[in-house]
Amino acid sequence: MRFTPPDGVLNLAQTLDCGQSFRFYPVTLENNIPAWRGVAFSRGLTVYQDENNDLVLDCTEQEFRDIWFDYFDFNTDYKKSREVLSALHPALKEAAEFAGGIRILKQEPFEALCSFIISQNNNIPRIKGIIERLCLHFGEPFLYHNETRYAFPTPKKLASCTPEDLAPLRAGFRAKYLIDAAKRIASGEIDLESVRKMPLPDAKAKLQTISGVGPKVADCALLYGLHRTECFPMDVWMKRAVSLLPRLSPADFSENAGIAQQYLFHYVRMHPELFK
DNA sequence: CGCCAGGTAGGTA
DNA sequence: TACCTACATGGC
Repeated sequence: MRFTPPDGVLNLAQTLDCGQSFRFYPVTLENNIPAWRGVAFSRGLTVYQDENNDLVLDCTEQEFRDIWFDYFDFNTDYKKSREVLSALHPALKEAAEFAGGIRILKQEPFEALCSFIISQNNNIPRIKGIIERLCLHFGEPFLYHNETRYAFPTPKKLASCTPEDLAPLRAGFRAKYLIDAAKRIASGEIDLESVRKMPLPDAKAKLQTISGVGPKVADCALLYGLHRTECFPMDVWMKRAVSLLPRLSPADFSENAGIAQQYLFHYVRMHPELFK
């Protein structure tokens, strides 16, 4: 089916390959059409944009309404956010013009938490590989276009694993962190939907009780998994990027902090030479 | 081959 | 509080 983004904002390459989600890969369809293919919410999806930038998806209207409309966050007006951010600072305006097609995906909370546990001291291609093997070995299989695909593992399934079980992932020291996160959630000690509703400091502190979850991973889990868009995950690259914004701090971005962060992250990542 | 990666835990001063 | 380092692995 086809869909026109109400706010006119969407660049699939920027959105699906900007370090927020890790399960989509570029593919080439018949007629040489470049597209993206991946898995979320236990469903496969292949998407591309036509000459009018409309979204073309291989799903029914029903499934689009149930899953993908919300996944791509089409209820939020990104044009408005981009305008607000652009007015704050010239450097932010430049980043927004460069990466203005980014939307913040509403991912599954447990998947986002695990993804960013895996991300620590790691690079994006290898993060994607580890997550792929995690799903292959421990995720529920399903059929997509007559091929077997794998959902992201449930907390219960991962909680029953030992670090030796996770050896095929080659996740290194992060394996024990994944198991701790899964156990704490499977046991009910941490309920991510409750965390979503907490005041930000409480939510962040709660997540940081998980071994392997520090301030950066907690912010990423909150932003990408629980859609707390006032979060601004701060890593080494972002610290450099923020130095471009004198007299402006992430707190000034308010509800648009996550979007600002994603603009800046993409801009910095694509211009490494400007940031030594 | 060496450097480094969307950091964090555990240790020390 | 403020640093210091080990950590597993492999992309480049």
